[in-house]
Amino acid sequence: MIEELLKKYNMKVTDKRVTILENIIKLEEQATIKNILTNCKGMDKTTVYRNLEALEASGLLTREIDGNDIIYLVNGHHKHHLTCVKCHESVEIECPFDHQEKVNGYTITNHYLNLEGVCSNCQKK
Amino acid sequence: MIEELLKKYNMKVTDKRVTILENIIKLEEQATIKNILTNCKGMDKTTVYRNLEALEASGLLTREIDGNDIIYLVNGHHKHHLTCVKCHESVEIECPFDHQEKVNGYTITNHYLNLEGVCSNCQKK
DNA sequence: AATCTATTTGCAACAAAGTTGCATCTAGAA
DNA sequence: TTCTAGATGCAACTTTGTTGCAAATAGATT
Repeated sequence: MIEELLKKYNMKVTDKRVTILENIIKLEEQATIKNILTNCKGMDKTTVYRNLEALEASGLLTREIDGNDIIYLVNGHHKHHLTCVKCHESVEIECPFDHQEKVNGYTITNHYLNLEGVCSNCQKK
Repeated sequence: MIEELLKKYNMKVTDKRVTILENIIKLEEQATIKNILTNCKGMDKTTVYRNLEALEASGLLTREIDGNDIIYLVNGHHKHHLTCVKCHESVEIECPFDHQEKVNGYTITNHYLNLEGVCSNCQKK
């Protein structure tokens, strides 16, 4: 539930914030700024921008390049892909990381990982 | 050499293109659009934008989110960073992967990995 | 090396994206 | 219920990115 999620990240629960998150979740992998703004009709764009920034700073949201766009994802809802550089066939891979980890004094909140390679079919050719 | 690189990706060799790539290489991990534009003084921004797009489409350049910014990299020339989601301070981390690895039948040729977290300073606040 | 043509470039005008300051409002603590 | 740090809207603004078009040029062709 979104209210729980906000509390977990020490964010005040406001109507706008809930709406923004609902839309990001609804949009799934299409949560570009443009789409988020369109879906948050009646809300000032300043509010949207400031909340996306705050939610990202809190660690609740993450930002990722997906093809041509930047998309927002609820933390952890991303996937890892392994893509063939020749035929562009892509498979999802398991996450090899433990989120509780500490590195260089940083408490890890998120990570981006994508692999590229040559798939077995293309190796035969 | 940059001329070779352009030819390898079937791109015409022009002064502007060479300058843009020189700057991206020089800027290393700071090749944001802003920095690229600043370093390509005297060149029209339209030219820069159009070339970045063309070079990315050709596969010569890749785009990656690094902390707060989007950076351009010559294909494969990336490093791994751990960035604070609050203050955006960034440190380089060691590569945890073995390039010779095989995953799901793919021979791995390249990978993108960046971590996010909260740095020790921001944890205190 | 002169010619040709698809591509590239600069310019100017424009449109979209994102920011700032400030007054008002409100979630959640006291 | 009151109080206050943080959230919101608004308007004006800056920055970032796009488009159409004329001029220039890389590199292929003869």
